Amino acid sequence: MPKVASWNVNSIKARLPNVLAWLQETAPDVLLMQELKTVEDSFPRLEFEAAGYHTAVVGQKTYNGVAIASRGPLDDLVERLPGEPDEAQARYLEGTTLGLRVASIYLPNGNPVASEKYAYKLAWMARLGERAAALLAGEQAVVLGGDYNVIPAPEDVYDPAGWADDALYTLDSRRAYRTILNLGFTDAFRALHPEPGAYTYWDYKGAAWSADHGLRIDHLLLSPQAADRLAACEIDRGPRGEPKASDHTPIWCELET
DNA sequence: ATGGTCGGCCTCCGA
Repeated sequence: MPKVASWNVNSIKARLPNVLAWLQETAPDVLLMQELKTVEDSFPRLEFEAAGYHTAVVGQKTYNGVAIASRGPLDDLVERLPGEPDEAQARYLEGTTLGLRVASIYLPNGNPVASEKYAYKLAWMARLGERAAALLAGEQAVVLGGDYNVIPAPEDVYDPAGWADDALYTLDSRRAYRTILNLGFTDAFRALHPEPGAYTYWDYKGAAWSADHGLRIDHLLLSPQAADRLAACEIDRGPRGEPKASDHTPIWCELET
């Protein structure tokens, strides 16, 4: 029963003790990581190997960066999101492991809305949709996990009205996210948990964490072949309350064998 | 309360 997790770690160097502790206690088979904020050569591969994980990394200095850690070998890697030959940003890594096709996704934030960053976000989402459609055609179990920087619906944010004009919650961002779902992907968490107010991110600023002013922006999207096997999906709030926490907390799902 | 917090880093930018 493979357990697949995703976590925006907000610097793998700053977060390594937290990540290793969480791997030890939760023992996921696969961990998709985002916002490494480092180049490949500085990724702590040896520490992950010592913990029993193979790793694949797409790094970038200071910004972005994604990785996959798995109990099994990682094959047929796709580094960076296809469809743009000049793609410089390290936001996408896809591979096959333990009989699953998985991708670690760090979708652009897109703020402010009146900037080219927002246009880039929407274009990137359209490109992700094309990749997602190609993966569906393979009719395999696929998990597209990561920091989507999209609040899917009002029940996924503590103050919907206050976020109306934010790039994480604009109608166009939500529509682009829904377009990917409509291809045939399942939001693993929402499929099992109808209740509002389940969040994966709380701002460092002010009392966001203590007041539970959070957002649900980290998602595990499953192809039909994976969704048919979905046994559990949980957000683990524990790591957000630890010292030196990332502003995101892990989400994981379990797929029946 | 017109702010607040992190991380990386060419002391501000991105989140």
